[in-house]
Amino acid sequence: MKTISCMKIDEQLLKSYSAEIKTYKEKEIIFREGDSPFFYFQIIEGSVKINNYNEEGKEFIHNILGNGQSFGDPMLFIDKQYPVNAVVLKPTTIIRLPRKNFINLIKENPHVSLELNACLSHRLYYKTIMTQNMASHNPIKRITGLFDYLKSYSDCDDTHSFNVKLTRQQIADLTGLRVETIIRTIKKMEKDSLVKVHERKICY
DNA sequence: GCATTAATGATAA
DNA sequence: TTATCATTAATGC
Repeated sequence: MKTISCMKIDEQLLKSYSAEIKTYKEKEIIFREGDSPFFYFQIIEGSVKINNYNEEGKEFIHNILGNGQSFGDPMLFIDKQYPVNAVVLKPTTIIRLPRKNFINLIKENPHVSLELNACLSHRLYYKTIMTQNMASHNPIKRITGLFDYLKSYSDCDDTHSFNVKLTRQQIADLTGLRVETIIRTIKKMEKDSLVKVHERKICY
């Protein structure tokens, strides 16, 4: 089933509400845990990860966003600080819109509001499925759960045609597993033809 | 060369 | 069975 999926907000429309373009270098932090949310962010080109660290200092990645995707938007509707960080993974261009302008844009453009609802619902839906998979102690379930989730963002439905553009370390940080476990489990999955691997690139 | 990523083995929990 | 630690190979700048 193809949904309306996460349509980005039109750049010209954002600009007409005085959005600004910002560029970030690799490893720059867009916002930190505890910051107050002042902007709607949308990626024009690049890649951003949403993460935090547990008591032992181990990283957990909540999500990795790519071109056209927004992030941090749920915080704009409620009076809370960010519970996570947003870190740039590679040189990235972002368009950002101040909170008040964003609220006005939503109010004055109902179709955008609807699309945003669809987008947030989509993410919530897959988050739920992810949580279920994460509760499993079976690493294959965790990994396939993650891949299904990532695949839902892309527009391809065919098996083994979705290229997972993540390092094994990133997969580990997204699933809460160790990188060695990812490597060994991916090999197992390749044997069971759950994934295909060409030159270390994983296709699901 | 150096840094990052991937792979593998041994051992502990 | 997975986590942890050590080591080595492969890759990219």
